[in-house]
Amino acid sequence: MEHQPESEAQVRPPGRPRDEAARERIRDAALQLLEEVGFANVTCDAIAQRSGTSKATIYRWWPNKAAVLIDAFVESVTPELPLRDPTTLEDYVTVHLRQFARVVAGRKGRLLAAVIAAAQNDPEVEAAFLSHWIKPRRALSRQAFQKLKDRGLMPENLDIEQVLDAMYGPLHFLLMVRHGKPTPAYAESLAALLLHGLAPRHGDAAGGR
Amino acid sequence: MEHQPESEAQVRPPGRPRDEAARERIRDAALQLLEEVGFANVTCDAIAQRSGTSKATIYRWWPNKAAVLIDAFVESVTPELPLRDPTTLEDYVTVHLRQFARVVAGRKGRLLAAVIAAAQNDPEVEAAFLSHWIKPRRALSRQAFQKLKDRGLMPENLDIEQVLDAMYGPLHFLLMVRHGKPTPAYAESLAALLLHGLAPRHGDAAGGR
Amino acid sequence: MEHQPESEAQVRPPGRPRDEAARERIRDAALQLLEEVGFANVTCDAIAQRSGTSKATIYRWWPNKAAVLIDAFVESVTPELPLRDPTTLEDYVTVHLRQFARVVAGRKGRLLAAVIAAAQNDPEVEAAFLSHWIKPRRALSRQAFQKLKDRGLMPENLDIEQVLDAMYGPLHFLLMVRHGKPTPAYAESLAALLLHGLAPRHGDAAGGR
Amino acid sequence: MEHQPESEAQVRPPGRPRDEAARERIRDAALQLLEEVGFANVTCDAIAQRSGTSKATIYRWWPNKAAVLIDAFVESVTPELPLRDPTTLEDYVTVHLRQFARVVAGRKGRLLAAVIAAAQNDPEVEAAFLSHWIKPRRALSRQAFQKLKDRGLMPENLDIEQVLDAMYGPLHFLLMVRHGKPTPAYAESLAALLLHGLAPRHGDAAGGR
DNA sequence: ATCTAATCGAGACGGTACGTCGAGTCTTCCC
DNA sequence: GGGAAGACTCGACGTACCGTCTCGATTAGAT
Repeated sequence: MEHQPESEAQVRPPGRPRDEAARERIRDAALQLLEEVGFANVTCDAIAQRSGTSKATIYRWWPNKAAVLIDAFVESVTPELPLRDPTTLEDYVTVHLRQFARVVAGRKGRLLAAVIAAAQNDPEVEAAFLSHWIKPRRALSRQAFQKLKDRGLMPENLDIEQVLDAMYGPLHFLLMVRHGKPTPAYAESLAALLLHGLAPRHGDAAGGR
Repeated sequence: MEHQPESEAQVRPPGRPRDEAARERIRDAALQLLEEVGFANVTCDAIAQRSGTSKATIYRWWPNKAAVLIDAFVESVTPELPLRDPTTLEDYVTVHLRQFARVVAGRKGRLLAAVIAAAQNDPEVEAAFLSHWIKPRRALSRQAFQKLKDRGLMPENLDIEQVLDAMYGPLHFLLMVRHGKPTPAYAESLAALLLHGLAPRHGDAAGGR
Repeated sequence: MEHQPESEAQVRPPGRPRDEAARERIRDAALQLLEEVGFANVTCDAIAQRSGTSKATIYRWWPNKAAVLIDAFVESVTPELPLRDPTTLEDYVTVHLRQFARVVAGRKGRLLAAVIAAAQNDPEVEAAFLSHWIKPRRALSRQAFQKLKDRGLMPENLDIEQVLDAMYGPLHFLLMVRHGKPTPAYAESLAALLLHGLAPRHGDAAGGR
Repeated sequence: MEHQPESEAQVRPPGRPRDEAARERIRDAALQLLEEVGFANVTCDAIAQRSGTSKATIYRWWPNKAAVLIDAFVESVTPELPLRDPTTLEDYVTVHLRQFARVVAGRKGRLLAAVIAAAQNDPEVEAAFLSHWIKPRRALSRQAFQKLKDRGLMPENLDIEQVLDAMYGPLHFLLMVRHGKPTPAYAESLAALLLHGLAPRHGDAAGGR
């Protein structure tokens, strides 16, 4: 009897396999509609029609409308925010703030705002947004900061969660309230502010740093 | 026909005068329901029933459901955030962050989140929110920071607008995304973070400050 | 103070009154569609559209699709089957069989068949059909036969329920199975058969009566 | 190459042969489910699951859900209604009504009702039902009545077709409308009613026969 | 011993109707 | 004319079933 290579394994389950193309078309349609009519006005019927699928297929793979839109959003925004290995604290903070400011200023920023807004009115959106976007992104960022700590490039006593809030909070504020523009210059000077603090340094003159 | 004294400014229009008590009961009912069942599950029928009024009355005075809650917000949240004269930078930042964290954690925080969410889909809400809430509040805060600068208690080169974002952004982030709790301790340690910055101080050991 | 005529009474309840015209339009649309596409293919959306109303209104007044169609059917067929006061047994049986045969042969007969067919597949249809059509009709017919008994024009020992089955069963059989035509002649000779029975009469020759 | 005896009529086609056991299991499952949940609530998925087959197999051999149940009906109901040679008119009518009442009251009755219902919306079902069930059964019954006429045990002038309607119509009525129970007693008294007629006999008192 | 072809199980798919729910409007009577 | 009551239109929701399809696995006769 021959050797059965069970290594590569993952035997296909019986039955017709899931149509990945349809899955993709649904996400694309959701994303298009999200941009065109806004979160609240996207309907599942419209997604089904636009994607050439059916509501049944949508509801087979996503528990509700919100999940589809969040999924589409995550799939679309993730590649725009690559998480790189940190070299120094200054570099890491500056680069990521600049990156995120670019997203906030653009089309994807409006999507993010729409999703966060929708989360205020719908526990299902909130749950999906937290578990599919916020939590995984923060987990990765946390690891980066932990590496910096491990290398002695960042004070041990800082609460990383709070550092993340201090980094991303101001840009989310700008995103949702729109009282100013998230330019690259804004991102850079925000990074400087966070890195060095508000208070005058020891031995500094009041006006210098 | 008698002389109608038009001196008293606006002549009373004919017909039954508006029932101000009903208006108030509607606002109260909206706030109660918001706490009990959350924004999404507040229905206009429920507000009408709770307030002992009718949907017709609600829609006569507010254009839609969101407007009712926004109105309630504006009427109720303003007095909770007094702006005091600054003594030191540390004190000012710490006190106001604690104050705002308390609001974010409470009922009024949910209202604020709802208003910001509504602003994402409605330019009128956005404009009203900016002009009636954000701008006046920030103007007052700006004056306070300017006083600190004038007294040499704050570095001259800091952009006050950005300082305000750095202060209030993280708490708004927490308010909208709810990935953590805005406790008083959180507010205080956030204040410390902002005041002293992320980067290790000159001559500091990596782990200390 | 004037006399308040409380006699005519039935004070109108508060609120907007039910739109009887819409009710009627719904019934008409249901009836039209029933004829056009058959019981199973009538949809509530179609009824709503055809009648210029909405599904919500339909479901406010009828518990489900079947009830609408039964209601429409009853409203439409009842006037075609007037129940008259009996003069003699022979007359009553003959007249009503002729009358019902005419319905069975016509458009309304197809409706009746569709409703009975639908009742086989749906307990809700069955219940609605029994309570809105069969039971009231049989109650009225029963009264007529009871009058005949009271006047000595019909044997006391006959079970009226069974007499009704014997009268209306054969025509329903013809309606559903369509192995023959319910002509007036058929109705008359059926009446004779029922009145005089199959068995040869005492003293009759086998072939005569 | 060997000689293939084509005498045995149909040559076996290539490929896997039809699984007759599966066919039988599908029919059985359909009958079981019909009893358990009623016609409307039998789903093809349920039949497939219960029978350990798949929907594909069902739809390979039957055009739709109704056809499965009709098929099961034809296979299972025929042997339950033996047609015996008549001795007297009274005996023949009474025995066959009792026999048919038993069928109407039972599981096979529900099947018959379902088939008749399906025939209302499907000319093919109607044709199949008439040619495979109604016509052959009636032909046999007609012969029996003709024998009775030939022996002088039944009036010559009766229309045998109508006699069959009068016999089987009421029980079909009960079968489809279910406003009463087809008990043996019901069958017997129906036979008496048909044999002797409704009208009081010559010289009878009104209340007697 | 393969090769070919049809059947089988499983289950995903497009489609369509269901019955429900909320938003916002309209209609009536009462004050 | 304003207010309570409540019926109305509109349109989306999420569910269920139908009948079709696409897989891999199975089962034979044909080669």
